[in-house]
Amino acid sequence: MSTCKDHKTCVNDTLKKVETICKQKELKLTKLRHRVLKLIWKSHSYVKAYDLLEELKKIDPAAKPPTIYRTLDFLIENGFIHKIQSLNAYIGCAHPNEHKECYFLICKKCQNIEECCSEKIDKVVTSTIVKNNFKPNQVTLEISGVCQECIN
Amino acid sequence: MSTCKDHKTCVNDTLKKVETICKQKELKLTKLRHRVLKLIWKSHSYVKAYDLLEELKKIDPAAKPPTIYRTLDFLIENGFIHKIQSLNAYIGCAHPNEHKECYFLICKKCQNIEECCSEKIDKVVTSTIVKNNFKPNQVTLEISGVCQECIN
DNA sequence: GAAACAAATGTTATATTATAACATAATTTA
DNA sequence: TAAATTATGTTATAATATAACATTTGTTTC
Repeated sequence: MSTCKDHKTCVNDTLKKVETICKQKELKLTKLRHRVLKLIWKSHSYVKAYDLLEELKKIDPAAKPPTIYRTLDFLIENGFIHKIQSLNAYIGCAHPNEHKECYFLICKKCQNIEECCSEKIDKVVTSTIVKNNFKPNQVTLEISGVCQECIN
Repeated sequence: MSTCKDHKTCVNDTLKKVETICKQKELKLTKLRHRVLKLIWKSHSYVKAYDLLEELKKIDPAAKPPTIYRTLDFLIENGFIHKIQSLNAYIGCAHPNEHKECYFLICKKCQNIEECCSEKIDKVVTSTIVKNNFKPNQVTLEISGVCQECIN
């Protein structure tokens, strides 16, 4: 599964992107939110909320579940991370602010998740929704399986 | 949202279909499993596991969480119900044994869920998966919003 | 700069969702 | 019928998430 060549750069770039977006939109990327986002970006795998909490506790021993869940809420609402519904897990958004719908290829072996966008899928989904006279609000498309690299 | 004209018939037909499939496949549709499936089919809305447990307790007071979760597992594995990942909820399968992939239109207002199949969506998803050299195992496609009837 | 307000975080408690592990009962197979 | 398998019963607890209220921090208005 393609992740990145140099993860340090990858993370820094993403964080800077988010920082810029927050400035533009006047969103408060507080110390806590920044910390948590950075922790989420530690890898291209998904993170579970309570694992994240344990990580955060190392820097901020007073952290408690609401600390994490509120921060996750902020990050999700503003499109900086995604919740993977089929795993109850969270993952950094690869293209913050650049797209609306996306789907996920979740490798059960290496636990990496690839975030994909596909106009084709968007279109088909939209047209099916229209056909049903449905007013969509949130689309969840998650494909679980084994990635290219783990097949062998 | 289209559900059915006569729900009693709707449920009976579905249960019979499941019974037939179980006979064919030599699956054990025990009393418990039959009961739970019937409870799930009480409506076209989704059910939460613990609500189901409360319902089951009315007939079988000794029922406990594992009773429900094990039964749900059986019903899911054999394609008689689906888990709605974005809601942690369960719903009867409208076309047991007739299809593999399907997607869900989830109305946030009336809580009804329409199970849909679309060759178009299947094809696009498959082709995107192929392009990524991904070996899929489970596809989750859930669209949350407001249905035709609730828009007005 | 102080008062008033709003937003974010801290804190306690608890709700909700799900499973592990082992015991017993029922069913199937040898 | 004994042995093995499958299903269910039972106890305990793990994992995920939120409600409710207190405090702190930041922002706006005067």
